[in-house]
Amino acid sequence: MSEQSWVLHVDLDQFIAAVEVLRRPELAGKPVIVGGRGDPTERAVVSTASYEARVFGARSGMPLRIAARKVPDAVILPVDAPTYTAASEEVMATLRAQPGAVVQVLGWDEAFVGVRTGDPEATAREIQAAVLDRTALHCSVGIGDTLIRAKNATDFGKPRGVFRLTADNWLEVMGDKPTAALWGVGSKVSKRLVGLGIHTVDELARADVDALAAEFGPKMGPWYRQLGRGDGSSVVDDTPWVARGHGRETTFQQNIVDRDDIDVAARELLTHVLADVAAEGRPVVGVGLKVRYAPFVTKTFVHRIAATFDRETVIAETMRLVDRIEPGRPLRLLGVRAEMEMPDDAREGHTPTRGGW
DNA sequence: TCTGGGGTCCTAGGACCC
DNA sequence: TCTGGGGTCCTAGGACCC
Repeated sequence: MSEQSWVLHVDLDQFIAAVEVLRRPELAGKPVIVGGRGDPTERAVVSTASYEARVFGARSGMPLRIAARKVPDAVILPVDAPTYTAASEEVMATLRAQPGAVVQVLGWDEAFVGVRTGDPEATAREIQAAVLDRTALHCSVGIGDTLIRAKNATDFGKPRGVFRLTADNWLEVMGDKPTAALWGVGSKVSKRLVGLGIHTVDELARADVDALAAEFGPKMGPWYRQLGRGDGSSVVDDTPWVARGHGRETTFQQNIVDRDDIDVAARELLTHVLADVAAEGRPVVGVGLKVRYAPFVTKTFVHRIAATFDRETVIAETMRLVDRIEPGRPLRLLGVRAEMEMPDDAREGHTPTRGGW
């Protein structure tokens, strides 16, 4: 077999639950749900449910309260981000140690790995073995000739497997799936596609690009058709990620109304945001505020400011946005955000795919 | 059932300038 | 008096991902 470039998408199996089981082996084989502060009476959602918990219908993103009701004898644990970050770094270091591998991290539990090989399945198995050996965690690997195909391939490999998707078998495997199976097509867009008579990946791949552009705009319209075809970049980019900004938000366990309570919450969130921003060493060029009025109405305010390192300026500009919150209207959520100046050489463009990479 | 918290990017519309 | 066309910047809102 001749060597060629391949994209591998490495995705840890039930990552958060698996990490929890590693430090508490007695949980192995039990239905484990990780979410919020581990208290199912609180407003929180499920971060990860173990396969044993998924049998009962628990899913990530589901309200913790509902998941707890569905899963008898569930072990419910609080989210412990530092532990998952440490485990993730072990995994990513393992990937980077593979000969010739270019690694693009997508999140705690997944990454693209670019390799040149004549046998991508063998490389995938080597990666799985290396990750298991070093971290005791299992992963699935999607193989593709583009980023999109590799990413979609992983679903067919789970758990602990390997699956290859290329231009040759893309439509055969994906063609009959609903468009929401695609990475970057969610429930809203898939419904709008149905409005255009497009239900499946195959129909999207053959759709009229002008009709898509008219519905979704000049970038997103053509982009969705490209997704339907699985086409696109095959370049794995290991340029370090540069955050555009940092934010903190909190959902109150009980809605708040009092202006003093709002001020206190905003300033508390700001201290964390300012700490994150200070660690970056870049000036703040914008501030933002997000509020959710009860029951579930979200508003955002943003404001560009002249580049500054001054904490008091950022606080004052943010508090000006707080003044725009409607007095007397119960607040369910408050969030604060700071945008930073971007270096000229920051990674940009990628693809219109949303979400941190 | 009732919806967290961290992000990114696109689109539309208004303001403003020439 | 009623009015163009192009460009840029800013803000709000929406959608999606992990």
